[in-house]
Parts: sequence; structure tokens; C-alpha cells
Amino acid sequence: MSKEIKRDLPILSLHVIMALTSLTARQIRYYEKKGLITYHRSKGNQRIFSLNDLDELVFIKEMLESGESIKNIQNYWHKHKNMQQNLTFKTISDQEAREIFRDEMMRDLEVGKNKLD
DNA sequence: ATTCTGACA
DNA sequence: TGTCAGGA
Repeated sequence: MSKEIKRDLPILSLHVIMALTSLTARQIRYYEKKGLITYHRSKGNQRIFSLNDLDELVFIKEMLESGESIKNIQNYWHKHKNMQQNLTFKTISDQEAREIFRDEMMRDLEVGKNKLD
């Protein structure tokens, strides 16, 4: 048996995600509608979250709190997916990708601030 | 008991 | 974003 945790397994309830991220149900659903993230669904159409979803939501939350726009986060996310497709020889984890893009966005934010100064 | 979607006094 | 309705 693998020692790795199955981070893709959809097992967490909305209630748990709310407690873990301090986001409201409204926000968690809104980010999905805006195309920032996709969740699994139960047979009763209820959202079921994986640990990766949890990480992604925390990532989105941090970016928004940094002043990043929804559209900007979308763009970076698309770049993330394209990068994963192109990296046939090297596998990059979702966590690593988020760190890379967080740094990238933070840098862009700094550039924007300098322009405003 | 919980969550879902749509809508807005 | 909050919140309420009406249904699953």
C-alpha cells in the first residue's frame, strides 16, 4: 500500500471545508461558478471536496486577499494547466504549481504597486 | 439535517 | 456577499 495520501479523493463536506478555510458557502460556490475550480458531486448533487480542492481554495483565498482579481487567477490557472500538459518529462505537483504561481502573482502585484507610486 | 440553485426587499 | 425561498 502506498504511503502517499490520496489527495484527489473527494471525501470532505462543504461544512468541513468552510471550517478549514474560513470561507462562506456562498464564496466556495461562487469561485466554482466563475470557473476558478471544479468540485466532485455526490449522487444528491452535493459538492464533495478533496484535499487538493482544499489546497486550491486556500490558494484562491490567499490570492484574492493579496488583491488579485478573479480574472487574473483564472489566467494563471490556465497557464498552470498548459504547463502540466507540456511537461511530459517532468511531473509537477499541484502544490508546487501553486507555489510557483503565487510567487509569480506576488511579483506582478509588486510591479503594479510600483506603477501606482 | 444539509446542501443546492436562483434571485434580490 | 449576505440571505431567503423552495426543492432534493
